[in-house]
Amino acid sequence: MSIQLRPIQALRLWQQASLAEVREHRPDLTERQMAILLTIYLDPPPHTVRGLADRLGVTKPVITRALDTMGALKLVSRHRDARDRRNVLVKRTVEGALFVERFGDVVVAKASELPL
Amino acid sequence: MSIQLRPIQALRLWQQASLAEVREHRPDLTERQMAILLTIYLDPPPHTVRGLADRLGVTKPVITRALDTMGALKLVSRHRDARDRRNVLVKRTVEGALFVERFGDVVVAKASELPL
DNA sequence: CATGATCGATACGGAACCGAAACGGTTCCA
DNA sequence: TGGAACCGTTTCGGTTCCGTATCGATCATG
Repeated sequence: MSIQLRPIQALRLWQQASLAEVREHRPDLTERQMAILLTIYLDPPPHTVRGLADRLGVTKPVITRALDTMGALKLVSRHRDARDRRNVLVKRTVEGALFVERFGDVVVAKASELPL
Repeated sequence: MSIQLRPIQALRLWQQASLAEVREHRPDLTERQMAILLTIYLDPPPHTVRGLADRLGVTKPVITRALDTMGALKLVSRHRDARDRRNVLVKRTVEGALFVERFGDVVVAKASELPL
């Protein structure tokens, strides 16, 4: 058994969750930024720029720029890898963890309100 | 009964669907743009700039700019209201309908793959 | 008809984004 | 030890985004 969702429910869920975020004036992240943020918080570390670029199928500058913006928002942080100083390790922050957790709760709440 | 989803599942679902979109090089819409697009396709018409601005809790220029971009992508279209020529009616397009339907299918597919 | 209200669009300066190419720093290895 | 390979960042010109304020067009009202 798995999560059963009809297309119209999936779209309604996405709309309601997105609307809630926009109406509460959360940072207007792009789909790419959201994919990066959730990957950092859901996939096991370590996370590097190259690794994230490969995971998303985009170029490295895309990741660098997204990390710039999300770093300014304190959603992620960057640290040089001491073992291989070419690498940058992307890490979670307290603010980022709170953001992600709260977002998950919003989606759950909107899912529970969906008409069958 | 309603759609039951745990926070970790909600986050995984959002990640997997977003990742799939990014990897297939779909337009990198912002959360605001996605909320506008889904509202146009899910909520009953008519849709005006003012109405969408109120629904999202943002200013009118935000809607105008989003419609500019999504119009260039052929996801929505604009038409003057013949009854009240101050209004602009935002309408669906074939391409937009296909985009939304396909996106719904992606979310459904990712939901069905979620671990319980 | 004139005036005020309402509509969506536009101007502004500033910020973030794009893809492609090049860059400096680090590590690997012949 | 000197390339070659790899890393993340920066640069470039160009586009889109922001919020605030204002615009011209249109409609409703007196």
